[in-house]
Amino acid sequence: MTTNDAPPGPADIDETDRKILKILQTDGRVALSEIARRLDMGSATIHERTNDLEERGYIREYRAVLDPEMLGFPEVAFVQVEAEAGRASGVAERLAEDPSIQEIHEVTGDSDVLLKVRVPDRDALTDLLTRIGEHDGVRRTATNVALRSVREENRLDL
Amino acid sequence: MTTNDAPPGPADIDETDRKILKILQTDGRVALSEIARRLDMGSATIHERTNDLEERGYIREYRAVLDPEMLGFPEVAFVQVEAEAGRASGVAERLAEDPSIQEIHEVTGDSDVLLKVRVPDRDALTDLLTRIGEHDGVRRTATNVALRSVREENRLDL
DNA sequence: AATGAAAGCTTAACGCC
DNA sequence: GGCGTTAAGCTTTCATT
Repeated sequence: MTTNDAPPGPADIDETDRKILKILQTDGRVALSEIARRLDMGSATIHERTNDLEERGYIREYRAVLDPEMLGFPEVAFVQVEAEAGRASGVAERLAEDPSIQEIHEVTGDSDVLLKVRVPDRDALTDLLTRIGEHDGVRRTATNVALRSVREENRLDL
Repeated sequence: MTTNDAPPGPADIDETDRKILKILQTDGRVALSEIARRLDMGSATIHERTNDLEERGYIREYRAVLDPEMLGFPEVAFVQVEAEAGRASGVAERLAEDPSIQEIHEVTGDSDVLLKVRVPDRDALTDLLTRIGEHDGVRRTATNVALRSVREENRLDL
C-alpha cells in the first residue's frame, strides 16, 4: 500500500495554484499572460499549471454566466420531492433529464429530493410540477417559490 | 410615453446573439474567431456582438467552475430560516456577508429565507448554523443536508 | 450591422536550466 | 518546476460597404 490512497485534494495544490484558481474563478476569460503578470511569473509556467489544473479536474469548465431575468427565466422555485421508499436516487436521476431543473440533491429531512428550478413564468412552473409528479416513484411534491433571490453564487472561498 | 418601457429582454436579441450566448455558456474561454468559424461570420462581427451582450448585461461575467469536492468543500446543506415578522429581507441581506452561504432566496412557505450553503465538513456546518442563529431577526432554522448532489447547474435553456 | 486587413498581443510547444 | 523563445493564432481597431 502507498502512503496516500485518498483522492486528490487541497493538499495537492500549492499557493500559486490556489492564486491561479482564485483569479480564474473571478475572471474566466483573463489572458494567461495577464495572470503571469499579476503573479510575477513566466506565462509558460502559468500555461503549464493551468493545463495541469484542468487535467487533474480542479477546473471543471469555463462558462459565461448569463442574466436569467433578461433572458426570460425570472422565476425560481424549490421543489421538495417525497419519493417512495428506496426510490429517491432513481427519481433524482430521471429528473436530471429536465432542463428546467437546475439542481437536484438527495437530502435528509421530510422530503427525499430537493430541486431548484428556473422557469419563464408561473404557467411553466405549473407544467413542470405536473411533469415531476407524473414520474414513477414520486409520492408528492411541496413547492416554495422564490419571491426575491438575494444571492446566487458558485464561487468557493479559497 | 414610448412604445416600450419594459426592461431589455429576450425580444432584444436576435438568433445570432442567442447562438453566441449558447456557445459562451458552454465554453466561456472559446476564441471569438472560433465562434465566428462556427457561425460562419467575420470575427470582428462576433467581437462587436459579444461586447454589446456584455455591455447590455446579458453576459454577467465569465468564470472558471471549480470542483468543490477536490478543493475541500464537499458538504452541501439547505437551511430554512424563519425570520421575525417583516424582517426576512433584512436578515437575507445580512446573511449575504457570509462566504459559506452560496444562495439566499426569500421564499413562500413555512420558512422565510432559504439558504444553500457549502462547507468543508460537519463541524463547519455546525459553526455556520450557530452564526446564522445569532443574527437579529432569526427565529429558528431547519437544515437539510445533501447526501448526494446529482446536478448543480446554472445554464439557461436558451 | 457586417466586413477584410493590419498591428499588437496571446497561446502553446520546445528545449534548456 | 520554471523559464525564454518562437510560430501560429487571436483580439481589437478602423476604414469601407
